[in-house]
Amino acid sequence: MMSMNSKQPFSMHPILHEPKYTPLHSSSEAIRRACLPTPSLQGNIFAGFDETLLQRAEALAAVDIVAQKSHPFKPDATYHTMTTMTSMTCTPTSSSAHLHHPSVLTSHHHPAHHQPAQGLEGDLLDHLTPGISLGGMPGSDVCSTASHTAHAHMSAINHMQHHHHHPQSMNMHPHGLGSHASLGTAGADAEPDPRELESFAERFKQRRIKLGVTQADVGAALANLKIPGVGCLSQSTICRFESLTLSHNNMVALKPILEAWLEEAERAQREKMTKPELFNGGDKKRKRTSIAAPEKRSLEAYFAVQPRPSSEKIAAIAEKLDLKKNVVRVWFCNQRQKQKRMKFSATH
DNA sequence: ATGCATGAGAC
DNA sequence: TCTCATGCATA
Repeated sequence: MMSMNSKQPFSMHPILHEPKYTPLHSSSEAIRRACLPTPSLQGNIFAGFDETLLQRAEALAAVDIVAQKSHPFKPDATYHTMTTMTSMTCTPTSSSAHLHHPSVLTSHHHPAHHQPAQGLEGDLLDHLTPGISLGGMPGSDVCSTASHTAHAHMSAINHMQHHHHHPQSMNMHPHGLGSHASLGTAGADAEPDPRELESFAERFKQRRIKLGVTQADVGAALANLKIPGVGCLSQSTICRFESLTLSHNNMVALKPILEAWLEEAERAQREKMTKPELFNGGDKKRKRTSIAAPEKRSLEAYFAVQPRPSSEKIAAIAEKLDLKKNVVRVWFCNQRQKQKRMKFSATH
């Protein structure tokens, strides 16, 4: 059992909630896939296959480029520096610590706009929204990427049973982590109400700020809660939670945890908390690959035509764009995730 | 606040 | 190999 893998400061033991929502995934995936491949249509497109497709997409991308004014900046360097030496902290890499729970994906349908090349322009333009809003709030805290470096990622979130079904709904088993109320209405969590989540996220942020704590601090502090199966989370995740840019399942799973932290934090503050936390400087070096705008546009063009290219197509695309195949593959994965992301506001 | 990446688990 | 939850690095 406890091999020497787990060297976490916190005693987080493997979660108990074993994923067993099986049928869900399979069915949802099956459905999704079933809807996707329009044999006739795609077969047609891919008849000419890669070349036709790629050329088409590229051509569109090119047009797009012309139509677009250049960006003020955009360092396009595709560096890659992987230092696979994540030393201590919270056993990030490979370990029994991870427990992402599968969470049933809430496949909120997504017609998958796999249109033939005709509808491309529209889709493309649609995808072209840079939408970057940097405006940070100087002064307060906001994104302070300082402090803490110790993160253990794992999550074991207990899920909820949000049963808001869609045409192809799938549900999941609430089956919590051991000591968890089961059955339909758990008092603490499990609320299919998206509005509740929304308001909670908002209040959470407000109260967090009021406490003078950064998102990063919250993430790191979660480990102190010593909730079984719950370690720390990153600033990214906290941020995404607050901005509702996580999947519904993820939001629901995280809510009780963050709620617990919030109460604890406010309680601590009330009693004049004075616990100096120790942070250890960390040494990490992962470099992020940066895909240049032109390449990105091409990828978007390809994506519009086929969101799920085969390995071969990915390879072809990678070669044409002079990117590593894996980079392209991951890009598509992330694109799909984004497209699917649950923006409650959008649907509710 | 987000883009690209990793990894576990389902398929 | 894909999805999903997360994270690091960065704009």
